[in-house]
Amino acid sequence: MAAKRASQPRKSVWLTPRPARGRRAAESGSGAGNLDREKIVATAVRLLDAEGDAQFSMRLLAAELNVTPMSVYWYVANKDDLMELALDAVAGEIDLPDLTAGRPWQSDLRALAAAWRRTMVAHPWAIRSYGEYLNIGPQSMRFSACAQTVVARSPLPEQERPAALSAVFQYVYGFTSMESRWLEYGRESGRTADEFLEEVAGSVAEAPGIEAGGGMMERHSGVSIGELRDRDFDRALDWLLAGMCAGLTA
Amino acid sequence: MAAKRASQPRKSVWLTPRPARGRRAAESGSGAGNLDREKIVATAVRLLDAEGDAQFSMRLLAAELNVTPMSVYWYVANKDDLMELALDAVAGEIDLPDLTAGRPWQSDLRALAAAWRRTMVAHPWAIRSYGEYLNIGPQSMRFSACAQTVVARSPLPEQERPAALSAVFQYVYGFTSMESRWLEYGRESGRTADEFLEEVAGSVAEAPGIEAGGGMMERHSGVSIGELRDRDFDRALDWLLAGMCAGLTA
DNA sequence: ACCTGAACACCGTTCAAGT
DNA sequence: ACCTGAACACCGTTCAAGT
Repeated sequence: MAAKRASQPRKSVWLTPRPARGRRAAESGSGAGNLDREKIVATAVRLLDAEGDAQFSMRLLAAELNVTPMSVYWYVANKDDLMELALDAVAGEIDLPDLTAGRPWQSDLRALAAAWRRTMVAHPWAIRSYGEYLNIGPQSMRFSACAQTVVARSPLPEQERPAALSAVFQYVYGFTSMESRWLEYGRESGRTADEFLEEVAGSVAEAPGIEAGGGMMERHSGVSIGELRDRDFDRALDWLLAGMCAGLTA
Repeated sequence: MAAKRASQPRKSVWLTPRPARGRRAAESGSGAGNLDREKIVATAVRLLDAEGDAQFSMRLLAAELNVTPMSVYWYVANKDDLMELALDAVAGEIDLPDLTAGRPWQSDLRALAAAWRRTMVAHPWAIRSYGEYLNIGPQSMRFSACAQTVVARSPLPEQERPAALSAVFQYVYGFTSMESRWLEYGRESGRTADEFLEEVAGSVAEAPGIEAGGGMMERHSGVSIGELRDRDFDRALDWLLAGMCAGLTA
């Protein structure tokens, strides 16, 4: 996607909200065959999950909905808008931690990071879209608001908090991008992710330096790649949080 | 790109090296009009920089080279291969620090991160491709080897080093993805990146939480957005490095 | 108000053919 | 050995027209 050149560049759905049409049919509670934006977005998410974003198209979506391709355009202005809507929909699936449970802010932040990662890995196309769009839909904002509440409870001085949030979530974004790409490679190649990793590592072993795939291909001694990944994920968060707190006492 | 579904899934150029054809013309030193893989890749990089990856196509490339679209396919198997070659070419532009200068390993690691970021921001399409492909070409490996040499000099225990490298570079990847996307938004919208950020921040300010764009839109008091970004980038690396080293004494 | 059909301006890539 | 031309199977999206 990524907005072909146009005289007027595209603006996010959230910045120029299109009327969510098709409400009449939805509200009148008529037959299941009717379209509305919600149904379109839900179907898009399902197809994106099943087919991947490379395979997904407006035409495929329309076929799945048993309508002509152009019918969809009554409800969404274009494919980019639809992708933003789909992305916000999956952002709504992220489990937010219960902030009233009285856990330490670090635990809540970790829970948030883990929940984000889980959701993105469940929808591999979503992490790519996340890098493409503005992510300011209601569900994304719900997540951001929660994250901000969490750091607001930390002892970090107020002017440090945005940087702390960026650091954590930019890391999580980077980690998750790599992770879901490796999982996709595994799926595409028909082998397991572990086997694919072995193969690449093998083809590359003669070179002086490795680290391909963000250094995920070393030290498997009994423990599975998945566990190693989880461990690395937690470890980096340990380091970041330790670094932030170390700054406080200095 | 991202490999349309095929019976045999695509393999990286680097895993199944295609013969770099067209060497005859290149070696015989004949006229400038002749094609070879090097010239094709260089032109692709130039076009990707100038037009963006959304605008770039095999047909556009062929036109720029004054040949028929299909001529290019004599030298590269497909567009994905070409993108991998282009990506490795820009990886060759990354300035590696001089490791014989006797600087502390943290400085070298920071220099490496900064050089990577600089190159990726200079070629905004490259960061997207980086997330898409395997990045195991010779120039990528040169970079990885250097990074591994740097951490090998750190006091980190050997089994921690891959995780440390991943943590740093996954963060840098995440940061740089967001950064170049914001810069693109600015360019696309015709305004400066700062103005665009203001606009989005404005449209979003009524919501309870902000942090859109990775929390880059707060606290500008005199200092430019660019400086703030640089500061946040360094800050997160401070935290990561501090966290790693803190673990050593414990 | 909602949906269709035909068309436009693109893609990447195939295949058989030219020189 | 290298390059072309025509064609295939797609895209997203326009526009005017139907109900």
